[in-house]
Amino acid sequence: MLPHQFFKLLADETRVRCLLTIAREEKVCVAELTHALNEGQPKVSRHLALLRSSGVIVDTRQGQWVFYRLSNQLPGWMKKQIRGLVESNCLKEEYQQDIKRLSEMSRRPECCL
Amino acid sequence: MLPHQFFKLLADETRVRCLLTIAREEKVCVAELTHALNEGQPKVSRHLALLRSSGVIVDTRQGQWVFYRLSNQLPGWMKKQIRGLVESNCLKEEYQQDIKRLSEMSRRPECCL
DNA sequence: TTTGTATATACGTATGTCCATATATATTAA
DNA sequence: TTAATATATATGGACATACGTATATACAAA
Repeated sequence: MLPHQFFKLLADETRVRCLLTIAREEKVCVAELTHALNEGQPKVSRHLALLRSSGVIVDTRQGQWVFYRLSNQLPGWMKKQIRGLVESNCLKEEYQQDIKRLSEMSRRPECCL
Repeated sequence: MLPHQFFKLLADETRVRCLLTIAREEKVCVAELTHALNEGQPKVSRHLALLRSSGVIVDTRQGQWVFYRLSNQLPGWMKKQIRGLVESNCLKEEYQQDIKRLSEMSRRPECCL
């Protein structure tokens, strides 16, 4: 994947927040994401589908839930960009709420894979 | 600027190539860019205008030429992303031609600022 | 079965993006 | 002044994207 194609994936706020949450949590299901981002399910699902069809994330169904995680086949430069984004403190304010909402979510589904 | 807004700027191949060239060369004028990228002048100019109006690059007119360079007011995370991109070897093949064409350009305007 | 929950997709619409061509502006040279 | 060069912008059309709502699919429990 060329850089601009990767950046196009990150050119949408919902996708950035999805990716940041997935990268931080290692493994999250759609319900957790919609709760963390406080967005509608179809919206989240649609953006996940884009990230998935580009090979950046992969999905694993486990019973009723579908868990997403980063692909472990990502090229180095892409991992680096994602890591940089997660670590950067430009997000200190911006997406703290996502983390907070997720941590406060009750009965989070557990992934036993 | 929020991450997804920055990534939107990088979601176009022409803009990525402009930014990479500018970051590498420190200072380049439009004629050099159109030559390096082998693209039409209005096209390059339009994309530069986008990068400029977002504050990522700044322009300096010097006589007949307008030189562009990275803004020196960029937040750390943004500089880090750009640096990562320039250094990454995902570009080994892809945009070598841009560098080659620029180095082979005859009578490159010089910036004495 | 039926019901409920989780997730994905389809549809129509509104908005945005990119391009090529043409033209406008700015500067220099004659 | 006029002509030439460098750069910027305007226009209109083709195409892409994102959204909300509705619906489809997949699984689990009863």
